[in-house]
Amino acid sequence: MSPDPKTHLAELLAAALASVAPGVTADIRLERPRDPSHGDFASNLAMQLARALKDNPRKIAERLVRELPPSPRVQKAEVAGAGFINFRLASSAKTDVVKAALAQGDAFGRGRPSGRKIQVEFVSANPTGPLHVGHGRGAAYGASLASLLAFAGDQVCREYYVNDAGRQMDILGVSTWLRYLELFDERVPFPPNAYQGDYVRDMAAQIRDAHGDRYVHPAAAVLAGAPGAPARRADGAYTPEEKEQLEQHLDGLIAAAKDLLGEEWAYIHQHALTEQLADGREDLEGYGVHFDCWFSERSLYDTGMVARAVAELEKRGHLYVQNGAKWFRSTGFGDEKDRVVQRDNGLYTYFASDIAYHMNKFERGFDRVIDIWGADHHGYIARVKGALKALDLDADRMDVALVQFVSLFRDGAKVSMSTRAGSYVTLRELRDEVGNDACRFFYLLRKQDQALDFDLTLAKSESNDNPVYYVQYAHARICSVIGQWGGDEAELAGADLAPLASAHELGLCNRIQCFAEVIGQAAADFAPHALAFYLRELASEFHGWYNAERLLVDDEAVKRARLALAVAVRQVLRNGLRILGVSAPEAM
RNA sequence: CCGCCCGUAGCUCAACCGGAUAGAGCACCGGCCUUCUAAGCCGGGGGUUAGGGGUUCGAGUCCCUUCGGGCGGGCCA
Repeated sequence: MSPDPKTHLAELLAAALASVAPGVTADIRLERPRDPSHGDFASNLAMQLARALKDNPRKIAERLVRELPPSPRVQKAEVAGAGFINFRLASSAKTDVVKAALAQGDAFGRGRPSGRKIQVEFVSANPTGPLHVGHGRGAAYGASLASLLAFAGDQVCREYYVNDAGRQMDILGVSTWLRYLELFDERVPFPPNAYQGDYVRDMAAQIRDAHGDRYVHPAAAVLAGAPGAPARRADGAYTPEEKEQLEQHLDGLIAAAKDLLGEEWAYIHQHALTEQLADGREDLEGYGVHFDCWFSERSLYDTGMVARAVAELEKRGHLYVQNGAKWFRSTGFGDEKDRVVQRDNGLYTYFASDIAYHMNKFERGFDRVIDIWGADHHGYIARVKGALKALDLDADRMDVALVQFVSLFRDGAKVSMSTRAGSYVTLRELRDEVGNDACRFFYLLRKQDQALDFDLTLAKSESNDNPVYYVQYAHARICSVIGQWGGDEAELAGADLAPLASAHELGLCNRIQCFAEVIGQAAADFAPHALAFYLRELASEFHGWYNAERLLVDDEAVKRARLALAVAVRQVLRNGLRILGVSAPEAM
């Protein structure tokens, strides 16, 4: 006999089907009806068969019910509605799960090892400044998805892709250097498209404190190497032509910095990178988000991986030269236009290193690779998958989960955010104001591919209304009751559960029974939010029971049964919250 | 102009790959603390699932269309 009631019912239905319609196959699915009057499980099998058997669904359902093998675990099976078969389980079949939860503890709900190796790559923010609230959402989603998959049975590797090559890092380097020069009164007008944040000044001061004037050059010499910038506009409303001029000016400053500093440019550049990376890492650790691997984009160049990836494409005849640049014929693999992989100046594009990176991921032997990207990157899916196909790799093993943007609202007004301008709310500020638990749970209460409005004022001023406290409170309440009881928890595992008979109690058993199903489904859907919703429902049912019935009653048998159920609830809350990266406090 | 995502209660969001009377939270109204934590519970009002058409036993879910929002469409990252 299968220990899982759902599987058990499916087996009974399969037997009935074989008897009613020999040779006919059907997808036997059991769902848990929302309405308790519809029983504990329902099957639409008869409706599915209506067409094949050319008969009324209700009549088919009647025949199926007649042919169901008897089972002590089934109290009742009846036909209802348009042809549903509703099952009501015997009490003991429901309460059994309490024993399982107590026996399995932290492992309760865990899936069987799948043998699959899965990589989840997330955050991967450019190390050019503090993480902001958008990264916070990606981090919360990625971390809990990774934990969810691991709990469901996969072997998971959490990876952060470090964009330590390319122009953005150069801009950060030159921004730092310009602020450094200001400290020695060598004033180059600070470009509006350089990094504005105070953290840049902090890094400049660090360099001065450590190395004095070693990196100082005259402002005039710096400016001499760059084309002029357009007149500054306080409102930032530059014309497209002026914006282009600004970019060229900035590139000129970078070139001048490299030229004047020579080999010492590497120090400035590296200092800024190391500093920002360490800051981001510390930030994420504090947020409860850990990575197994920090993968450097630059290493792809250093090891020749980028050149090799491009050569592979070339060898297969998927590249062509036009206007001096090398193009990948991605239109042959589902993309809407071809893409440049190597510019006319010989430099590889970001796309080229991305191809190399994904090729590398596949070479590392992952069965499945999940990329978590900002929604603005959705246009990249076709081209990256196209490149994998062109390389004869199985693009279906790569999944992309897009995380929609977070819009912050403060006092009802939208907070405009610009990374370059440095005018944004950082993840650290958000955590300080709202708290880690509330922050992560709030993010996880909506699907990741839905745009999220985060009302800071509400989150701060009414943080007690955050649903996370509701769930945590249930956990703390149970801890409190167990503490007052003062008995030995271990002996609850052997409690007789027959006294559990009320609708509240049997409903809770059903809810606990669902946990493993929720885990499996949420993992399959990449949907940690489903787990968050489940935990809220579980907490709700517990609170309802707690208010309706007393746990610490005089009747010893009843008390032990109820405490066993409470501990089972607590175990599920713990296991679920751990996956979501939210603490389970013993007292509140 | 083209492509992708989205439109569900006043607000923020769910809805088990097409199932039964579309559900929660916040907000609003009315009740419950001399007994295990009131960060809680119980009850109530709130909806043509943006509009229209189609597919079938059955549609918030799938197809077409209109309207309305978001994001993309760089030899930027």
